[in-house]
Amino acid sequence: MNEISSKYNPQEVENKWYAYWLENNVFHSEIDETKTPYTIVIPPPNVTGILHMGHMLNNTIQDVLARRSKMLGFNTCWIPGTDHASIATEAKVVAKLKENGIEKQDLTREEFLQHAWEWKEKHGGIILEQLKKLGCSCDWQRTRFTMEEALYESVISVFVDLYNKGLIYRGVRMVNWDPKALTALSDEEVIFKEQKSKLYYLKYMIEGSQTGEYVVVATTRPETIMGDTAVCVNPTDERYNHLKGKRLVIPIVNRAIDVIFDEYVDKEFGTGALKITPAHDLNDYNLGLKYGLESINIFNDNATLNEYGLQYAGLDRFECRRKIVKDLEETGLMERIEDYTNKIGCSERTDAVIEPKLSLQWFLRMEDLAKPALEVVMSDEIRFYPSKFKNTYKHWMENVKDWCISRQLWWGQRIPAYYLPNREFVVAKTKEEAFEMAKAKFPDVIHSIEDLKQDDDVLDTWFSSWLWPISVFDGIRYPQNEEIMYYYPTDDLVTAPEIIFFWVARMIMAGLEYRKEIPFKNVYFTGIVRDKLGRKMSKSLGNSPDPIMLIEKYGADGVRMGMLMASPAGNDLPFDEAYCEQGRNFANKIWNALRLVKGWTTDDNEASQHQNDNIACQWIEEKFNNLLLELEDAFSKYRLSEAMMQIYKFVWDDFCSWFLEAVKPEYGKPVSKITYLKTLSLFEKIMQVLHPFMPFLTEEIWHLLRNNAANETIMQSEMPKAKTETNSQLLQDFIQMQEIVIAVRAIRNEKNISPKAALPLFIKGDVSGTLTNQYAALISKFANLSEIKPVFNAVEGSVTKLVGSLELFIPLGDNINKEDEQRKLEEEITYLKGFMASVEKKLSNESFVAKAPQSVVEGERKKFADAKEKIQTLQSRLSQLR
RNA sequence: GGGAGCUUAGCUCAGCUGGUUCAGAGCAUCUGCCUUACAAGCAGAGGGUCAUAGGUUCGAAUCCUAUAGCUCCCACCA
Repeated sequence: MNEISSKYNPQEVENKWYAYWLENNVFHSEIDETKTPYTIVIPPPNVTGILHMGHMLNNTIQDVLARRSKMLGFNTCWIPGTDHASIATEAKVVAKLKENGIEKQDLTREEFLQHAWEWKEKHGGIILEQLKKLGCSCDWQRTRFTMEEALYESVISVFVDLYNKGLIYRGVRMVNWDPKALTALSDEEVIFKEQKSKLYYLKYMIEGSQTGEYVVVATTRPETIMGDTAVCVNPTDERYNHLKGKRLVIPIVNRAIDVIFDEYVDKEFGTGALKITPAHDLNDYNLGLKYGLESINIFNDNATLNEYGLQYAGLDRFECRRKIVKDLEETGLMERIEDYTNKIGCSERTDAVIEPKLSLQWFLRMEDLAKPALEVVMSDEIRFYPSKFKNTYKHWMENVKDWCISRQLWWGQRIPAYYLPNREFVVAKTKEEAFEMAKAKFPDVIHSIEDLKQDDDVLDTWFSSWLWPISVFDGIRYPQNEEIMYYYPTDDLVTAPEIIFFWVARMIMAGLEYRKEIPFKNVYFTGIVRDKLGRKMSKSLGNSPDPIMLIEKYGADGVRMGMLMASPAGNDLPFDEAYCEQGRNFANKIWNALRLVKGWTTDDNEASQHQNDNIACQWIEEKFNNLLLELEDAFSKYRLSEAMMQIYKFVWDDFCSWFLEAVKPEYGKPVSKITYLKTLSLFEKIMQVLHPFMPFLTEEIWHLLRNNAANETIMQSEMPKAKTETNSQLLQDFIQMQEIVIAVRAIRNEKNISPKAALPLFIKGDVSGTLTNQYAALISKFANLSEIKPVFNAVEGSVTKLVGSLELFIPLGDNINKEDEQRKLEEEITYLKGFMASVEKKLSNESFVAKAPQSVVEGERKKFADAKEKIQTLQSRLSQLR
């Protein structure tokens, strides 16, 4: 006993048990037809990423679900892995090369990819090691990576298939161009940020006007005037009637353009005249299409101006803006400048301001894929927790747009389209296949395989992630393989609401398209981890604590508990280290309960159990059974924090404060064997229900309770099951006992009586349930009483308290302040009279009595009678005092 | 601009089909305790017009309507 420290030390325990679990391969799952599978696929973090608080929350939840399901007898398989994250990773590699004086454009694709793989080998998978620190029970033998061969091939074969089905097409579209990463982005990767900018009012001279007439056009982007091909006004705008048939001259550029008339223009905004730059604005592009306007692209890919930029060619777009504004002012062509706040699209990955750009990209037609995917969610075949996200999902799915799946990057799955010298192309899984196809199609054009040139672009990362639940089991390449047949569909998906469209929706589409089956049954949306000020935790704000430091400080169990404590599904988690501290304290509390129990000695000769112990054991078993029922309920609704809190309260209050205190032997005395064994068995069961939340501590205690005799890990033990019948009388009686104890303790506190001084207690009233010997003994023990006796009359010179209909007396003789006692009684009587009056009012209301259910009316009558009785008791007490 | 959601104790949140789970929990606070498992602790206590205003009902934190404030998602307003 002495060798157990009074403080729980997580560090050594955690390392020891994680190593033990790995050695014994307890996280690994294999097909077992006698068991039901329970499958989770991890949302694959970026391969070069490091753990942040969001991961901590997300993976704690998955681990709780995984560990619990295993203990419930399922064949649990939690598949870990990482995502190649093409933009993010490529950006990092480019930056790294730059530091070493190497530019990406100086490298061949092969050379670059070699660097990228080196980077991946060096930094990849750090995050997986961090998950181990958190205690995650992933099946590490099954670790996958979205760029590994099998998954790469799966992606390519899906691309080819969708192309052949006519769902993938190539087209010129206005795309979101990231001029820093030099790639197109999907709409979802663009974040609109509010920005203070300026609205510039430029003068466009009317061509041929003798009087120097001009039209003022408002724009936020004066640097794009070189790309102007029209000015548009609303046809109903009378101010501009005179422009019909006229042409305008672009300032500085001195090129004449048409005036067009379209309802699209808002008369109220600016001057009601809009400059049209089809190559650099989506709306302008659409108007350009409508009116057959020319598109002049004035930017290079990196957003510097090209030869159309005239004297500004070569300048960056923002520098050009400054310069052009200055030039306009100097030439008097700037009418005025106003402050203006608007929203500007920025790249999620590089934060660069997005440039709308016309380009040739690959698209996936979404409409037909979206329909069935919407249905399975609306019909609850796939359930969302919380369900409010069904709305969000529905809205998006009904307005889904085609998905731009090409990215102008090298790190990723390269698009399997092969171009012929005649600008035609074929799509095939391999170059050899492509060659055969091309030869068949264009025998005259193609002679050698070298005549084919593969598309330079790679696929959007999400185009591989959307296959994740299938491809981790190789179900794309081998649709009938045993693994996919056994483990798919997966059970629970735990993810962030931010990627409901990026990922969740698309996985559902892919699942239905390629397995004709949903990819998962439940989706648990975690909240966003925020700091105390309510800001989202992010690297750029630097407001996120380092998770590994937290684990070192509070223990993985403490941090896990801290994360869960304040995060119901879908609610944001306002993180505070205090939660981790609470978690650590809880671990310590349990640790000390263990120290207590391990310190007990038993008397083997003593056959019988004390009355005290007997009742306490029965009671705690009832309470524990209640706990099991509550946990079942909470888990069925995915209310993990509620489940956690229920265990917390059970352990701290019921188990430690009442049960252990009830059976704790006097110092130096043994405990009866029966009680001892029951306590150990209960302790084990508590560790089992707690294990999914606090895996390390519970494993440690599980073994200490058994003196390390068992080889079995707690993770492979069977979760205790609830019985359905409960002994509610016992629970009620115990509560009354507790109330009496609390009342006596309160009196001690009020009167400043040391807990060491034993007191006599007299009880008036019906004590049949409570004052049988067993409860009397318990009350005496808890409240430190010298005697406990029922009486029929009030006891003079006592402090009194009402517990239900029982009246307690503790004689204190001279210690009593009569006035105090009187005042307290009077206050209580006043309160009760008020209460009685309100009940009476209700009862005298005829329609209440007539319309309310009988049981409610009865309840009110009982309240009335009880209050009346109490008042009588108190009043007689009061008159005695006087 | 469109949509969804939220507002209950100092903080974070429960409160399901309106009524004995109805005003709750944890943390924080206050008071007293170094009581032989635990001061990372023990015992006790205080604290809320359930955002506001109407309505429905015998009865509203709960249902309806409006108002205010907050949050998130979607959308191309120069």
